[in-house]
Amino acid sequence: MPDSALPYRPHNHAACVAQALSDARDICQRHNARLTPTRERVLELIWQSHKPLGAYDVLAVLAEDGHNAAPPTVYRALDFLQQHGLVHRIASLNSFVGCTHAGERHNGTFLICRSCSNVLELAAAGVSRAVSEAASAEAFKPEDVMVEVAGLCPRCQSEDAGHE
Amino acid sequence: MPDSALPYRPHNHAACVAQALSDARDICQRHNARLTPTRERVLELIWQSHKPLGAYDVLAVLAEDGHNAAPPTVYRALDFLQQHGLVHRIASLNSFVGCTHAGERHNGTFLICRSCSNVLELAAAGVSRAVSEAASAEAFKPEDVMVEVAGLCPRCQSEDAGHE
DNA sequence: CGGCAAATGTTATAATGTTGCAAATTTCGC
DNA sequence: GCGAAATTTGCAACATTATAACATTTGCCG
Repeated sequence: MPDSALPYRPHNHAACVAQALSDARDICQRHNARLTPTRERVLELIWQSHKPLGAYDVLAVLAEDGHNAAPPTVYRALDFLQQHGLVHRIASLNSFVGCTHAGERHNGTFLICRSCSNVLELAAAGVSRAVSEAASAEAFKPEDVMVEVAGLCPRCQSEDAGHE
Repeated sequence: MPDSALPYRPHNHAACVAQALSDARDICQRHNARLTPTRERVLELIWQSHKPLGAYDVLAVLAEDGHNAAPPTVYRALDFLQQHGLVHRIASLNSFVGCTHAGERHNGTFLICRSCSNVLELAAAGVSRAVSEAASAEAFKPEDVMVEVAGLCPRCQSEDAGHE
């Protein structure tokens, strides 16, 4: 995989995927949830890309695997993975990314590069706090917070500048 | 329209729609943009509901009007209205709401009630600031910020409590 | 009024997501 | 182990959301 596909901070991607899968197995065990082969395979596919993957992209790879899957298979696996905080859905892209803060259910803040499509998930406590404050000022009880920021990642900003 | 369909702060809804349309006409004039009958009608429909309306909901009403419209008609009108900051798309619902801070292009924070579906748009400067800070900490250049908070509005919280 | 650009109409199709039910698999009490 | 219950998967059909491509009309401006 070319450098340009890596997220902002370079790393050994194969190891990072393996770690994610291992963490996922632990988490599912603690939740008494079954990380079945299909679910694990879907998680792996999602993790192999730092770019969001659509459900039908996953489906296509499963088909290459020889797995004769239909859309519900993928959507069910994704639902499961989301429920256990292993992947996030990016609403603005109708697609999914691996959760880099796996464990309990939580909401992240996502920085989505419109040029290279890489997505970085942040913990962003300041954002959560600001959203909570804004909501409580309206007596609104937040349950699920989605923060998706589209823009340019550092690498693509430099490339853009080079083109001008 | 029953009270339960109103947003958090009660108001004269017909007047509020009329005001929105009047503002829209002004804004389009300033932008040298044409608020054609179809566009204006779509804006009116979106505004008549504080609940997000899907493109196909709009289409259905246009059909009742006797307007024999196809999906592209509605999507084009919605694109136009979004471009001029007159409506917002709620990505998590694939639907649209009237912008309550019309004028220049901007991003709002949306409080979306999962029970009654009403949506409240906030200016939420604190949220914008926190997002900008989080992004610049990663040297990310934000261009479009989406903040959608699903949860329970004040009214539906009380109703929920009543049911327990 | 003629020509250009913007807007709309029309048909078809793509992309995304869901329902419902049957079959298989796993779990668990016994 | 063994059978009933629950979970998971397979599968077919369908529903919803969105876009592509191209023809036609409308409004604008000289």
